[in-house]
Amino acid sequence: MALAENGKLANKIKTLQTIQSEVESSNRIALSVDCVIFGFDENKLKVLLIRSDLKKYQGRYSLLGDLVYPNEDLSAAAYRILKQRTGLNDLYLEQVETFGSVGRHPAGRVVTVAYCSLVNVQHHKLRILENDLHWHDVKSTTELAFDHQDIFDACYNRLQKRIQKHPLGFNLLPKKFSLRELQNLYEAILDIKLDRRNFRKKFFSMDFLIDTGEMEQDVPHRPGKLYKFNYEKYEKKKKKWFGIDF
Amino acid sequence: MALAENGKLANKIKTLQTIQSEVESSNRIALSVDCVIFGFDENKLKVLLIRSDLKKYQGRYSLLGDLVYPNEDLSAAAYRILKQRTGLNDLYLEQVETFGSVGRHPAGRVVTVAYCSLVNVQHHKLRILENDLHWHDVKSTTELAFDHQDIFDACYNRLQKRIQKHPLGFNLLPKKFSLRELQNLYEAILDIKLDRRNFRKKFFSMDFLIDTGEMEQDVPHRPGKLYKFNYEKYEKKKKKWFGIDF
DNA sequence: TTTATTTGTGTATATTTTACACATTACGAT
DNA sequence: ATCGTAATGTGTAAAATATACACAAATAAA
Repeated sequence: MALAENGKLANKIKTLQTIQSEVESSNRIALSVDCVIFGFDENKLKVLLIRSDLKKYQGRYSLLGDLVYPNEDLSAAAYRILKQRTGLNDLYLEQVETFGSVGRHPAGRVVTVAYCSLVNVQHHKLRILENDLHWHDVKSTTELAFDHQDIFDACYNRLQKRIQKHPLGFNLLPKKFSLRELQNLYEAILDIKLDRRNFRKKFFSMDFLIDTGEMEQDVPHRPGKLYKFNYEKYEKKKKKWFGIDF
Repeated sequence: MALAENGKLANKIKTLQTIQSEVESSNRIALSVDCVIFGFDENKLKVLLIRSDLKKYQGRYSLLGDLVYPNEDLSAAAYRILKQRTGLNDLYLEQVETFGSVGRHPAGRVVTVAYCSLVNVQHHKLRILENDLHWHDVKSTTELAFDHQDIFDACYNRLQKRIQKHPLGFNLLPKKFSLRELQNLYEAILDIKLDRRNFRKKFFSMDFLIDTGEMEQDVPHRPGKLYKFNYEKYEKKKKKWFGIDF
């Protein structure tokens, strides 16, 4: 980043001191992260929301976020929020987009970096006592506080695109899952119906699933086989070229 | 963004004033944008670089960037830089990623939002007098200042992925172009060779090219037809489903 | 034992991708 | 004008992939 070119087309060499003063003086902005935390439960895609505690947005829900600390990396701030809200470390986390419209926050200029995270809803206990923190059905739209609807849309769109070409979805499932669960997940995220036989054929032909030898338990019908995803094999054999196609 | 949850799991409603003071008090950070500006010239992919005027990085090149003004949207800051350096408005611009490691800038905490831009090198006059602003060949690696190599890599990777599924490339070409120019562009960006007949077949079958009826001029061989890209038709008929494939 | 439900499987067809060669056109040199 | 050079423009056969589609087997519940 070329702070030194600040405004005018400067040609001289600047010292670190000059730039430090530029950085420290005027142009400082509050920075936050907001997390779109997806879960998958009862064959529905969910997002973790909390009641906005800002008077202006009373009654509306908002994403989970916080200001970034002065000595904190952006992703560290996102992981801090995830840990705080879900109790989990090591979640899938991907930066999606930064939102910085001048008027986006009523308290002044706050630029926010949006992250998308995927969690297995089995693996955690929410502290749902506070401010109505809850898993919200993605298909039942609520008007979110701030520009959080835009942020959510950006993250959901990204998820829909990305899940088609990358093995993200498994983060939303138990380690061992049936093909039906996997297909339900894809259908929920993409909001489409898929042909069951072709779906199976596709995943088997990609050859990244490991048959665990175990079967589903406690299902009220013929139980299916349980699989794990083979991340090592994926890393070795993943496609590099998907072809030109608009 | 849920500033109100700052730190503790607050449960009470906060007033705007409370939050304003949080925003204004401590956690402010300098914010910049950096632009990875791509061009295409003599069948090579280029990036616009400038000599770093920071003593610490003397001799190295850096991307074009600047601090974001307090009342300026992020994309507005990026467009400002583009206008300043290329003289052009209305360039292709896409936000790519935000870089905010605590130690990334020697002058203190500076978080930067990276943008990728595509320009037709015919259409502008660079003000190349200043600080050795120049089109740098993407394949001849220079060690860039700051974390600009990471930023560049992120933008280049994004471009390589995106050009395969979206009609971006045309921003790097004249409005009217031959299929050979288009193929050269794809080969340069993706750094691969493509079969000429299949490349043509692919683009013709997508059916987004308009035959202008004109031919190349001043080529030392049989001239090719010139085409335009049909953005309207693309918007109507673009693919929504590319299939599950890793 | 019967019923309801879901798993697991294969094939035929259509579509897409890939590999590959030769005649045509224009320019430039002689 | 002729010839050499270099790139354009075009089609087909084979392989790979995607799609549509139906029935027997396994289990739980009644």
